[in-house]
Amino acid sequence: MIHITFPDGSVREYAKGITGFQLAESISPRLAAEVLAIGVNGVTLDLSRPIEDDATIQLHKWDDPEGKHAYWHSSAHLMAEALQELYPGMKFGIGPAIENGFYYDVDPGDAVIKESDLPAIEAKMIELAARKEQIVRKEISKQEALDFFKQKGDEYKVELISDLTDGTISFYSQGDFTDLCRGPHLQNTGEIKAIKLLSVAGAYWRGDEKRKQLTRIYGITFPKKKMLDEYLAFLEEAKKRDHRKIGKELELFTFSQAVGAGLPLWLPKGTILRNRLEDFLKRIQKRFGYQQVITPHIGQKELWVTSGHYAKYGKDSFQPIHTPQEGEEFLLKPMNCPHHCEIYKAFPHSYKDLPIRYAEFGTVYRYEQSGELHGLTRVRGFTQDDAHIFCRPDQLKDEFLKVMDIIFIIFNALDFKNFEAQISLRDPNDREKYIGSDENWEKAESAIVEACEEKGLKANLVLGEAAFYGPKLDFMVKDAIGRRWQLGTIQVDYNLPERFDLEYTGADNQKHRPVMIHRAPFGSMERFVAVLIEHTGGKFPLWLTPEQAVILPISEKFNDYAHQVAQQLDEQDIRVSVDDRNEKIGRKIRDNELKRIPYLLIVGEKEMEAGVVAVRKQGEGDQGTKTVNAFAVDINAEVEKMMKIF
RNA sequence: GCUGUUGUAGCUCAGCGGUAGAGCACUUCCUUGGUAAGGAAGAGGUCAUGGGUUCAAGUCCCAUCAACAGCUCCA
Repeated sequence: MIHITFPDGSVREYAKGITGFQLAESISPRLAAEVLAIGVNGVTLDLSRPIEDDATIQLHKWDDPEGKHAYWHSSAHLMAEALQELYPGMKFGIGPAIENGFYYDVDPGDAVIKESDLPAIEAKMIELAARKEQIVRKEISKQEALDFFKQKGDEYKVELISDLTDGTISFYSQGDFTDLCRGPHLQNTGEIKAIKLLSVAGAYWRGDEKRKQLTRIYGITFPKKKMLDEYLAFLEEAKKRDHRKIGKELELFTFSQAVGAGLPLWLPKGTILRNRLEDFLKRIQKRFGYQQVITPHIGQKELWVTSGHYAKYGKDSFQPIHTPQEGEEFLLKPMNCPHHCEIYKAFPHSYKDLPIRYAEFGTVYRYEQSGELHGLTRVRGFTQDDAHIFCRPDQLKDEFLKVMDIIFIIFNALDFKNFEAQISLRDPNDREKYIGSDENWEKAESAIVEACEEKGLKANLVLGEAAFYGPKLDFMVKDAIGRRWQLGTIQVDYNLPERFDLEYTGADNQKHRPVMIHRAPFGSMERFVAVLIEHTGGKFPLWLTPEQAVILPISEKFNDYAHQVAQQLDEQDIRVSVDDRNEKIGRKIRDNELKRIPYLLIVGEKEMEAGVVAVRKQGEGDQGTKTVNAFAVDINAEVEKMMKIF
């Protein structure tokens, strides 16, 4: 007999070799019907795996990530089985479960899989699932595994197996399909009920640009048709919050083919929004001891040769600008750091002057490859809310913590609760990619790790994601459909101060090297506004929104009064306009609600006589009347309340 | 840059070999209406660009540009 401990702490005795499924059955048939995988001592396994020793277990259903994972992983195998039948000789790469669904990377040889082929693959999957095939696990030696896939002619699997250690290899089979796989899987493909293949795309084998591009098919499945319908409806809803759509609807920004791809044009309303954000950050930065500076959009090529950026990115950047005078070369600035370093160098500095914090909303230009452009989130010309902090080594951690505070203030103010923090370090296996000494890198990396610990910030450590001159702490926020975008970033840099020969005079009257922090709490104005749009669905907070109120006269007779009210509000810094179109009030309300204007002020005969406005709050309906002055005071108080949170 | 998809009126889209369409927006007129779409008339398009096939090309083919979903990249 063995002892099984359940999540509630209770312990039961079972026969040695009992399976997860039998365990579930022993509790209730309903549980057995719903359970998808089992966690045994923290390792997720198939329900059909026998348990031989005492263990702590957890039964995973659909609502657990482990349950979904097994379900979607088996769905990937089901899709592969369908593909094998439809495209004989197809070779398979990898086919994992992902956050929402699964994919499989396949090499269809000379055949081409197009989006229009997906329904046929779906139909085949449904046909196969109806056969309710058992999914069988088999542990296998490395040699047997190699022989199987060599014989099948699947070089991708052969390559994968070659990298595995003997004794840890398992196959999963259902019907005529066998795959190299660690599992865990469902017991039976019949559990897969609702299937939707979503898209087809190219994906490089093992993520390597130099290797063959396979065909990646994305799909998602659910135990119930209704759940699939709900998911597809969710995707439709998310599309409505797409910043590119809302940006157009609310007249925030646009692009022009004539101007060029990836070069956003900010419209008047978008400019108000952006200026409000800039003012907000400037106000915070002032409190934190930053000084605003302004630098030109170009600089001599030498500047980036010194920084190391030219060697690293020169070939893939906008190429140098040549002047009529031969031999002069300028670059559009792809970052602001060299300019700020030159500002630092304009004066000698004492240790007493540090830290020095130069901030600039600096517009930079980077040649992103065409396929990488994406709305406002990935563009070729953008404005960083940049700053460079020059400090003494002993000030580094404190300065780093203060920057984190600024980022938290901003995320708080805009209600970005679900951000993720990522510490990006060097790739220890590829030191060639980076400049600077090991000693400096180690100091910089540990400064970031320590700062996060001090703040109690849980951050993912990712190797190989550092900038070439230093490690960084990035803050990622998801868009409407769950794509992660890097917003705030803080980078520690010992290298540029050396390359630019930056100095300060210490208390010992000797020259010392300052440390530099690069930081951008928004990341860029473009990307930040994009993510903000998707988070708010275009319903911006009152202090930010381009139009705070609109006045709606009941009929043209009250247009004069409406404009009078508008002027009065304008004098009190309310951003207001008048909808004096020849339309009925119902129409004006509808149109302005759709423009997500927070307050609609309706004025007719009653209001004009009493010198008031009828206030209607967006989404909440009629709020009764107020005097014009009272309305202005209330709005400004609401805005001020927000601005005081820091 | 790579794979797949898509470019028709300001916007959303229909038309898929035979003289360019709808709804919304826009203009003018009627209406002056009290909390989410009042009515009528009108104007607006080298069908992304450049080639080709055809008696005839938004419609078929090729190239280029741009956008979309991924991949790769992201100082």
